Amino acid sequence: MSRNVDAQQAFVSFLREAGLNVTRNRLAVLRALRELPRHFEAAQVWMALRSQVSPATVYRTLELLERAGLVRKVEFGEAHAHYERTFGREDHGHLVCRVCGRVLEFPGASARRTVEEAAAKNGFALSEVVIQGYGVCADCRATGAERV
Amino acid sequence: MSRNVDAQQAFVSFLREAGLNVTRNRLAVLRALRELPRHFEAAQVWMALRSQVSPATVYRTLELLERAGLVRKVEFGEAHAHYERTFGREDHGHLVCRVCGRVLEFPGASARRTVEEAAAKNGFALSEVVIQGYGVCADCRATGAERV
DNA sequence: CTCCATGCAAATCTTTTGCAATCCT
DNA sequence: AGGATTGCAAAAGATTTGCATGGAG
Repeated sequence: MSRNVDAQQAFVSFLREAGLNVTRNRLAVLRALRELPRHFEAAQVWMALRSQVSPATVYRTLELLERAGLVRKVEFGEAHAHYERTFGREDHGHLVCRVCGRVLEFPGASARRTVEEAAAKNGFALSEVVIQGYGVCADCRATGAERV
Repeated sequence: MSRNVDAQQAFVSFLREAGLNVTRNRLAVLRALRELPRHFEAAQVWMALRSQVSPATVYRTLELLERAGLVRKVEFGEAHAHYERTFGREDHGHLVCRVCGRVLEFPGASARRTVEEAAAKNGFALSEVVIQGYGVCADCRATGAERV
């Protein structure tokens, strides 16, 4: 709860410093994230806010949240993008099941360190790390489901 | 060179075992990959094969090559997908510059190990690992270029 | 000869954009 | 007031698909 308040404050600060307006719609998008799963798609946001906020605004706001460092876009090998909020979350990687699409998370601290070292060695200013594994989850293996 | 022969043999075996035809076009796509950069987009393939192979066939063949384990689709944060060949390549991660789009590679063995351990712990059958860092490369920092 | 593969063009689907109306500050 | 924001509908792109024709085994 307090984490959400912090997130809102962070967003407001970001907007003010960028000379942008703090609007009802923008805050509504941020608030909607509380009721969505950890990983969500843009469509889920405007379905949750149906008739309050248009799709265009959802996309525009998600981009702002990304720039504010509160949300990050992640690819799960599907045609459309997924997002996850970054506030109140530990550093982690994803295991994406190719059968059911489920996404498991695992602590990402040590893998992240490898990427950081590589970045340092190359003079690369690192701002985001993506660690992802694709395969078949335990449930799907048990069920014997195949492919995707 | 011998690596490319191996790749072709592997592709032929894959096609035969799947009951698919070994066609001129399919082999042409695989051969074209030799002359493309390590990371390429679908459009580069059919530009290289312009008037020999249609875009639709390029996409269909890239998917086969993916299933054959010879090519892998990678996301660099752009609207369209990128691909890289996996044969004759060491395990590696990517550092993607958000300014110029350049992609640096770094050895990925140890980061991969972390993902493998997480997968083992979860009974997850891992088939592919993606390790990616986003930020600004040394050149772009020196030039002082900003954003993207 | 029987499927499989291919090209072409149309269809899909997600995301972006132009523009006029409306909202912040 | 004056720039920023929004919705709507259209545009833009990348990728996929239906279908009739040509190719592989």
